[in-house]
Amino acid sequence: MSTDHNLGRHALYEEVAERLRQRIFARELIPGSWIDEMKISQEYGISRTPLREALKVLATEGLVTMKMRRGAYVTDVSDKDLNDVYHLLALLESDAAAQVAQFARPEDIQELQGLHSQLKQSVKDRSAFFEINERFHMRLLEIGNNKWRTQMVIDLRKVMKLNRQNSLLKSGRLEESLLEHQALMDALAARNPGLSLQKMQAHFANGLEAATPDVVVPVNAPHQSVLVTAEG
Amino acid sequence: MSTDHNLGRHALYEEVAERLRQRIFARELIPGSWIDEMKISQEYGISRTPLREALKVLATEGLVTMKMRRGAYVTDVSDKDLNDVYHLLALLESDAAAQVAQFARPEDIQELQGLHSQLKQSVKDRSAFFEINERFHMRLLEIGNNKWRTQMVIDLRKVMKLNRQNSLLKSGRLEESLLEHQALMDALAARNPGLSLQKMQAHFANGLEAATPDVVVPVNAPHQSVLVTAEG
DNA sequence: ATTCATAATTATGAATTCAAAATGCTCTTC
DNA sequence: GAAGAGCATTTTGAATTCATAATTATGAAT
Repeated sequence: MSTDHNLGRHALYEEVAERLRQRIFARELIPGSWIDEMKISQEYGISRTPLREALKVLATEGLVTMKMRRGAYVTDVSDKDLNDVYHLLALLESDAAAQVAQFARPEDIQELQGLHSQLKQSVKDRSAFFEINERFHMRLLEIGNNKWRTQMVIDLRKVMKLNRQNSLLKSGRLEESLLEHQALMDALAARNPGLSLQKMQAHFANGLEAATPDVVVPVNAPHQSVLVTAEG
Repeated sequence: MSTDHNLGRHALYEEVAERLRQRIFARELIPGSWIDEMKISQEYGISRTPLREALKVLATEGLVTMKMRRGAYVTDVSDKDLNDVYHLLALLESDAAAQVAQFARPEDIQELQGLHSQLKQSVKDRSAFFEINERFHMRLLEIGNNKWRTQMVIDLRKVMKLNRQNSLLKSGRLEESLLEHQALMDALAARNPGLSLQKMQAHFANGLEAATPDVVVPVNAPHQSVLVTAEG
């Protein structure tokens, strides 16, 4: 009866999708478990229609699995899945780093350096570090100027969050991470695409900041620079 | 009133999504144009509900754009978008090739060689060549054994099809393409990941088989193009 | 004739209703 | 006591209905 679900600038089904994502990430909705449409729609004070639309969106994102004639289930992501997704994140973000090194405007590089400075200063505060780090990565993606790649990374990061038991980040690891960031930043500032790519790869290979311990693994590093060099 | 839309294994909204994809690829639904829900639901003899679900799926796939309070539009993909998507396809498929070279079972390599043989034989028949080529690429993806990457490639290929005016494939280009395939196949058979990656990259750099003529190579240079200083 | 305000129409977004499939629950039978 | 048929309940999938935002059409005033 509470008909006060006023409009934001987002569609209702999108709002619902986002709320569900959060609940999935928070493990309030357990992987593999059935999603009770009626229960949730009542909880949110909405009808099943927009909820079901949201579920179908989440299904195409890979967070939810639809079973014919028996509803929606929270996707159960295996260790191998996490591995695979992590591998792709490394691939895509490294690619973005190379592009940024090549094509970014000077002020974009400066902005990244600004974020990096903030990162340095927040090395004592884990959550701040984490948050700024996320901003850095996202900003780099945006500067990379390929909205499809950016969207893919966003989606993949959602899947990673899905099964991240504990965003472990050993205090030691945090400092290492900063050093890797520094190396990346230098490569970007030097406008060296190949090196930037390598540094980002290394950053991921070392487990980034928020990886599960054993899924990080090999990330085929042996490959040399993937990028077609612009010099040629 | 034809209420015979009962079919087994796929959900109705999925069937509808697929029919819409085809119509979009076929240019029957023009990029940028508004999608008339009522018209289409009547055409299909269904209600708006499953149609709208399908539209939201297509939206997350990138084929359709939802505008708040004004419905769904066929996504208009710019030349830059095509460029960006093509770049990502090259990145992902090259990565897959490297993985296949590393981890595939012998029988998988053999299967690919079988497909490659078929490709050779169908060099006279454009449509057959095209179809087998698609099978080869998809099979390689699957053997690559990363369902997230596979799904991303599938989605990106859909976007490519969106604005492929004419799947041009000059007869000359077709033979070149075969040579590139041969080189790739050799690298895979030699179990050389780096080389496989390179060959796939080269294959894409040369325009694959079904690329638009001018959007292929000259990666974006939108910004004040910063000249890449030779490796420091 | 042009512009602005207002009424009529149309289309979207969401709730509600309805049909049918899946589940489970009881009661019978052996 | 176990197995299974048949009925009741639950739940999904889809159609229909409803409210409101957006668009178009109409008409008055300058």
